[in-house]
Amino acid sequence: MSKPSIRDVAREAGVGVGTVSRVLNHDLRVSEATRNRVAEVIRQLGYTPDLAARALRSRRTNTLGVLLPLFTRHFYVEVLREIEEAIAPTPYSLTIFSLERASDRPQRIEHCTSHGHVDGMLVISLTLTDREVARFRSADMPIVLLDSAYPGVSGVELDHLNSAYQAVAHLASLGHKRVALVDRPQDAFSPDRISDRWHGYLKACHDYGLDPIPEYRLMGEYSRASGKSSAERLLSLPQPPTAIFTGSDLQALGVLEAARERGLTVPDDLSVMGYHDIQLAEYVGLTTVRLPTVDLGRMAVEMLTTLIAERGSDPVTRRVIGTLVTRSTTGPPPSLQKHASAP
Amino acid sequence: MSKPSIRDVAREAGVGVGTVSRVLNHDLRVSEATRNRVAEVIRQLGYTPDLAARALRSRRTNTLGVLLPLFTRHFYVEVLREIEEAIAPTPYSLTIFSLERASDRPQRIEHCTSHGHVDGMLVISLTLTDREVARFRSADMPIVLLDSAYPGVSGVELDHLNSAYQAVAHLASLGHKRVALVDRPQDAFSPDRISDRWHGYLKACHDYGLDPIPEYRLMGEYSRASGKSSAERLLSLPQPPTAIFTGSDLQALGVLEAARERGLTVPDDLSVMGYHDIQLAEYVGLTTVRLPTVDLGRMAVEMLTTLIAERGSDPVTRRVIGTLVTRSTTGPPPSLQKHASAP
DNA sequence: CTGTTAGCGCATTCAC
DNA sequence: GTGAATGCGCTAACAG
Repeated sequence: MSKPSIRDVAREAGVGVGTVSRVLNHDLRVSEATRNRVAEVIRQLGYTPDLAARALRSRRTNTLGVLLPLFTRHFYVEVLREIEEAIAPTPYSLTIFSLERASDRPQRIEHCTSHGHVDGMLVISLTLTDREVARFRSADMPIVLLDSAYPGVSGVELDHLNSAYQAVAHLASLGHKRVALVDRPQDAFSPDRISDRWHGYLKACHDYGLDPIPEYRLMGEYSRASGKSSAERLLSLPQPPTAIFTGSDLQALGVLEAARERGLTVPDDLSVMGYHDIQLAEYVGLTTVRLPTVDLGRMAVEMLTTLIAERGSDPVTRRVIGTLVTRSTTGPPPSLQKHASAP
Repeated sequence: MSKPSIRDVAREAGVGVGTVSRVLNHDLRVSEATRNRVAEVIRQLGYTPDLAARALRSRRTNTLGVLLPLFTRHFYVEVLREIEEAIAPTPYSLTIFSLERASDRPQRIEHCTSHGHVDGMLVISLTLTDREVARFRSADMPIVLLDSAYPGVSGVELDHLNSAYQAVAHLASLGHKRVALVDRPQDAFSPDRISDRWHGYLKACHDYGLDPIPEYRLMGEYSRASGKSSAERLLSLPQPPTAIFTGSDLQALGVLEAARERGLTVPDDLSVMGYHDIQLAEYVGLTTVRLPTVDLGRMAVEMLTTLIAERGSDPVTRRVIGTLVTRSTTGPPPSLQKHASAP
């Protein structure tokens, strides 16, 4: 026999389909007796409501989407994990839309906004265009931004400026005067992170009286290899930096590698700081800035579910900031170490 | 105005809904002229087909599911990444069902097999019960197993026995006689991985003439902390092992930590091997067994999509094996090093 | 080639 | 409290 429908259940239980539907949806206006009878038949037949039909009728899929660039990046995976965890206790499922190539971004957006897929979308680290926001709006799909912002749209922002500021401030307070910044170039997905970190760097330089030397600012992708080659360039400078702050832990690992190969001791000869605090960072003992993925995930899911429940509600914006995690790759610059070791 | 339906498009274009549907589904039996006209109207109205309605009618959701235990584990995340990559070029979306607690396993299985969710399911590292397989069957949902097996069900198996064998064989050929095995205890999700590795260990011991000493077999969860404490126990033995092979890279990292704290040099005083080859392993220079997540993901997605396309097709089972990745944490045991260094 | 029609399985009126 | 009827938006079968 084929998959039983609500009608089969109704017939078998000697009731109308409406009643079965009410039992299914925990409608209280059903007598105890019939409720039990129906439930029993449901169990016996192994009946499961057809989600597609239900979605068509009720206009809700009980699925949340998450749209993210580059599934490949560590940080996104960790955010994803938090989201999954936050969703677990809810009745929602999670559907993933990954944007690997910038070229198919329009199609993917179109696709994921098609009605009947998800009830709402978590958008991670994507700077949305007006057109895209309009698209979500016309699809009547609530969205919550993670690590980005758009006027009038709910989201959890990451304060990259002040997070980066903390990093540079930490290095400056240790006594460093020559601090380099290695980040990635802007890409189509999220152009403003980079400039935020840059401004945080500048602000800290200003506050602590450091000279932001142009040669100390390098760009490369978020990878160990790229971090390594950037570090090699920096360390070959006539006046090499005494500390290197990178926009990602991965790059910082590359910097550590370069230092090791040059026979430099970290942090005595060179201080190194990463960004994100991916799991690797702890293992390596990397001083870094921890981005609160847990808060990001939890808050965003909560915001999205209430947004779905209360359609009209006003957009809310929350803001979270990274925290300094001091481990063993930062210390005072060589010039100050004699003083430091004399109590 | 509300979201346009296929009827609006039909009216606007002066055709019947059937024609619009044909254009949408790339049915060739439509004249060039009408096709263009309809396409134009679709564009103008910003029409998007309602996926829920389509799913209800066509009985296909164009979504694949992946069911996995413990999203938290590195290895699963990496497999997930490969799956996402393999799915990207297909018209399928990906929905994730994570099984964090064994207790809600029945509900989750019931939930994810409800019709209208996904067209098929990738089941990772779960040893399914008869009941569960029956459930998938009665839901008429094709499944492909990754890293597990069930008679008559398609899947990509991981040959843990021979993978572990390679690890121990590697250590034995280096000259080690005292090789310990640290794995995790069996859990409800996938009881047989552990015994497979154990048998691979035993087989290698037998082939290479090692004594499988009971004290050399320890269990703990897949974490650095657990690996560390296991190593401490082993190294405190009157006759400590000269090599430790762990069932996960994470545990191996813990072993390295323990060794470091004891002032042991790796690999001179102690050889360490991991399992899985997660990204961390490469960074640390850990010798390990690489499990082919790429193949696992690609094969499984391919198998599932063909299974969906050709319903009746016979179950296929493929088998992949780990490969030895020799890095810098393994070497000859202390007793042989004098000979080794003399050419 | 194209228009019309009949449900897919369910939630939701509206009567009773 | 409960049953019967209506249609969500779409595809597929049929008629032209």
